[in-house]
Amino acid sequence: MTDTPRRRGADRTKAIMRTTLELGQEIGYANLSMEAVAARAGAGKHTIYRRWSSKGALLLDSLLSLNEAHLDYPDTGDVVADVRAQIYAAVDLLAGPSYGALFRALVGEAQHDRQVAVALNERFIAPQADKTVARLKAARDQGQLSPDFDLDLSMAILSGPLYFQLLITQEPLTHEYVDRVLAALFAGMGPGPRTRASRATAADRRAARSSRS
Amino acid sequence: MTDTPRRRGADRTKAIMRTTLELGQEIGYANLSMEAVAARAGAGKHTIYRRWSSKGALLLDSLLSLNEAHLDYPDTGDVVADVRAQIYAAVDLLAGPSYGALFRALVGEAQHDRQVAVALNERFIAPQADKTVARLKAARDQGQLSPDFDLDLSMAILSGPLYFQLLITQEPLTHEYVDRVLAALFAGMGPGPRTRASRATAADRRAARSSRS
DNA sequence: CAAGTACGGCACGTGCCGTACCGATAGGGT
DNA sequence: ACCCTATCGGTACGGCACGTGCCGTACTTG
Repeated sequence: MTDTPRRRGADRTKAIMRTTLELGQEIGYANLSMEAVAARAGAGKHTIYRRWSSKGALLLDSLLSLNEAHLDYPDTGDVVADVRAQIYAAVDLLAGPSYGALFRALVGEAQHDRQVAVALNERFIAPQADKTVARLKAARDQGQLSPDFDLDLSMAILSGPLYFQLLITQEPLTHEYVDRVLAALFAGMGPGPRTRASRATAADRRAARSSRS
Repeated sequence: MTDTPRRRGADRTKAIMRTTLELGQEIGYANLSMEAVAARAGAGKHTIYRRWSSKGALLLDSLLSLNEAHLDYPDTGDVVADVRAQIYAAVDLLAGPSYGALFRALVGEAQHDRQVAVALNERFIAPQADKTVARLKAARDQGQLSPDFDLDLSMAILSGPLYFQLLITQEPLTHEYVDRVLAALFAGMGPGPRTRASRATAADRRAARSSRS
């Protein structure tokens, strides 16, 4: 049967992905070679190429294997708190000191390799976007969000500034930065006056700014 | 004199950069080799390496040589119109069909090569951010922007969603998409009611959505 | 005209790619 | 308990592009 068609295979798969993350952290993705992964993992190159068609595909699988928790949204009834909590978790996992550089390298690889780009979207970005839309839709129905807000843009607007910080300026992606972005987005750029809720949000932001200086 | 210290040199520099863009468009940056650029340009490899230390540095200079217009902001008095016009120009230049793929490759290279990342920020991102902050600051002083808006975040919040679309989902970056993002950002995510101006913005967005279906 | 220099072309050694072949071995089917 | 087959680690291979060094040439400068 095909129940356990390759018990050896599953072991080797995990070992190779683990080695990829280890070695990638040590020497960086740019210096990472398939031969080095094979040597460190005690595997033949053919064993790797049988599973992954490219270095990018290997990195994608290796990084997504960390995502077992699936970064789900909580639902405490407070949409701002829930969004913030989910983004904290995502930022800590993929922009933290351990895997941040490798995740950046993965996005970089997606600019050269269309297969990686498609797989990254289908297996990570799209599911995250779906969860974001679902949580925000519930909030909008409860009056916690502007009824005019375009939910289709929510992933781009919420995550875009964070990816900008991660990929372009490449400065640290702290919780404090996430807080400032969320405050600005919920308040909006347009001139006031806003409702009580948004003025409170702006006040929070000012407090956060003064506390960091 | 050093007026024209190396007329040969300047000619070769421009020819090599032009060849880089041409060949990069034809076969893609990933398949682009220094040897191919040298052969097409009729140059020796040494001539290229004397000017640029890596393929990424060569691409950076080649792409930024297109940016002679410097993508300055207009100032018509209407901040939304001015921001929109500037973003249109930037999107048309760097996310259009001719150079979009190469610009994506440049950002991808910045994930592997720290020198490219630093140079990209210093020579392109930071100047753009400065111009954005200056234009928005004037608008805020004129009451066209929320007095609480955090100007330091303006580049990330305005450009982040666009870079997300360009680098992550890799879907077309149309003017219509820019319009929707701007409308959402100026209106804000938080619950209403907003002032007359922001309600009009939201109405514009709804009209744009219905017209594209 | 002489000195200096950037140039194109070529060759070289290195590193990694992706494939092919090898003998060894572990599991499943009977 | 046995063989059979697929996968395994290891090694060798051709190919490609890298980055450097050298050579003879042509142009600029003074």
